[in-house]
Amino acid sequence: MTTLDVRDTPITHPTETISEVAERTGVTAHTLRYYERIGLLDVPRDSAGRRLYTPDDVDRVVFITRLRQLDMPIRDIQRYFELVLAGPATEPDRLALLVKHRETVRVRMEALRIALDVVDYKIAKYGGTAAP
Amino acid sequence: MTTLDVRDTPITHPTETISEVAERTGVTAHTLRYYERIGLLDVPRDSAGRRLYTPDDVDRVVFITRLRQLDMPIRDIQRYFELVLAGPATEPDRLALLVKHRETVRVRMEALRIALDVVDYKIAKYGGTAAP
DNA sequence: ACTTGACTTCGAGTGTGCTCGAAGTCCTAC
DNA sequence: GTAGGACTTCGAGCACACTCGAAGTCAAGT
Repeated sequence: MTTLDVRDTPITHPTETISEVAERTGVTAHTLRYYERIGLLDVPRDSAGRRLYTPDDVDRVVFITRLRQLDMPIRDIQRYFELVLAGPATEPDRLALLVKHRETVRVRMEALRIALDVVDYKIAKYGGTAAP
Repeated sequence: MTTLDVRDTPITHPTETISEVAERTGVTAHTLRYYERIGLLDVPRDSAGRRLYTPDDVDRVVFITRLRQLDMPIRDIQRYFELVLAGPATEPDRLALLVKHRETVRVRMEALRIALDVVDYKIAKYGGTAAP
């Protein structure tokens, strides 16, 4: 890298501290460390041992939060990133994992819709005590 | 009640044992006892101390399962049946509780839909590792 | 009479996903 | 040089909703 290469000095800071990531993603610093502990992340450190999240790390955090919003079990998310670590050959497996969970979510949403209809009905004809 | 009142001898058995209720509702006997312990049910007993669920009790179990399917916290369900116990004057409160949770569920479903869209997108253009 | 099996109470244990606190380190500003 | 604050690791603790097991009771069938 020479001083002529402007990309060597990007305008935005290339990495973020744990508190910055916590703020931006809504995931607490405690939880970010927890995720790392259980193998969902592998964040590089500065010379003092502090975490410096790269954009990819942050992207991964965001992706994890999506999967958690979909109630994907931590175990499955671990499995997913084990596959990522194992290389591109595992892409079909990863895809299958996502597709399988998507189906789980679809089923779940349908169950919610049905139970919601029942409660809607209860609300509509309110006056009851326990009847469905 | 006289012997002339046919409703004194209904054709179907008027009550069910815990195992029958478990089978019919899909809630385990262990969980049914748990629900009773925490005040969601108050099931009468036979002379030997065994639970005999009335149709109303069974209806209530079914209603509880609906609320649980909607992820209503046990605490709120307890509150609901405390209100039932407190008499008809609490109906507006009960209704409010149900309506509030319905809104919670709606919000939840919307969040699911959004997160699902994100994962759908990820699935569609699969090849990624962590990007959202 | 005795076995069988479903029931009873009670307290303790489990799994999931965080959440927290203690004790220590390290840079920055004064 | 020292105070402040953000960071570090580690292990323990928590909330929730069950889930289970031990020890005992009871009624019906053979």
